[in-house]
Amino acid sequence: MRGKSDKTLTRLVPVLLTWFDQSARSLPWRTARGVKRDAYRVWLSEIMLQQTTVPHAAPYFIDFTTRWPTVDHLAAAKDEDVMQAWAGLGYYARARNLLKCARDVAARGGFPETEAALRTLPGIGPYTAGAIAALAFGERTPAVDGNAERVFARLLAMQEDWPAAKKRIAAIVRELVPASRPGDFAEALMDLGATVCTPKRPDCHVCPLAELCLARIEGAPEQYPVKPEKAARPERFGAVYVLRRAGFVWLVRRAPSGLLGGMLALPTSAWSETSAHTAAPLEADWRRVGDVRHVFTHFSLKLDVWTADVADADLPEGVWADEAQTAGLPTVFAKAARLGGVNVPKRR
DNA sequence: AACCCGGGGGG
DNA sequence: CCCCCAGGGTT
Repeated sequence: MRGKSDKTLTRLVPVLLTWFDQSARSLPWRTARGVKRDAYRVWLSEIMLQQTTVPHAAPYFIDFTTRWPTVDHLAAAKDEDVMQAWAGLGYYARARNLLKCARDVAARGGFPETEAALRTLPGIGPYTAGAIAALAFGERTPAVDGNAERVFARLLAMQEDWPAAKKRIAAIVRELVPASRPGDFAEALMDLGATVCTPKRPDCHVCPLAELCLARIEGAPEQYPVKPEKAARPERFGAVYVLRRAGFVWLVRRAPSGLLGGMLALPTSAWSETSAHTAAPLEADWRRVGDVRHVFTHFSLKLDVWTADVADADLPEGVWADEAQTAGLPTVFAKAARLGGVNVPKRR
């Protein structure tokens, strides 16, 4: 049915696994070859790695597994402790779903062991369900992430539009997963994509699949995958307030959903097309000390930073936080707090 | 299917 | 400066 590509695809599996045996990365959530993987650690690492690079996620993984060694420990954790520990990793809905999922799993006595059942848990989508099932439970199920998609788009020199290509790749990989080593196959594709078949400058002369790769044969593998243009990123403006009192700073808790949902924050104005200093948490001798810029997924933000020192204050909501607590601020607020004279501890 | 949701490092 | 990364949830 796939004609010419059949041969390529059949040869791919053993070649890739042999390469993996020699070239696998050593990562904090991995085990020695042949050692059973722990579902909790697989799950936690996969959630942290969603849209997040390995070097950025790794220290968080070590921190979490040290503080909460099992899913039962994590399920029993306080929400605010988990949100603080997640600060700086981004996509904070992941942390909220992480806790929900941990509590669901603890309540039912452990992780479900099939792709289909895993898929029903909060924060676990098609990719993560396949990854956990394959890695932790040895199910013959695919784990197609951005790396695997790029590898296959090049291998088959896929010309169709990207949504169609992704669909075809998912179907192909589902057929290819070897029953003997489904988890190793998943990790092998990730490693190949991360270390050899990289987005901009694929290193084809060390690639175990070079002989099979149609994009390499064409001569310009970096032209794949063919992705649609993305929309321009608009800019928004606002004001952020650093209110200090004898070594403490005033922090508020953001609404439970939406941007930076549930996170500790500095008070801000609304963010709009223009900047306005109209939302200070109280009347004080405010001074503007500069601005911070931050890029979110779908817009850029510039916040004017205002500071004031008070002896006492009566505020409707929020907390006077010491410097240790400011380590739990998302990056945009950590930047603003530092500019406002607060000594925000470096996380790691 | 389209849109929402962070942050960082590499080129 | 631009790129995109071990994606999922919501509508």
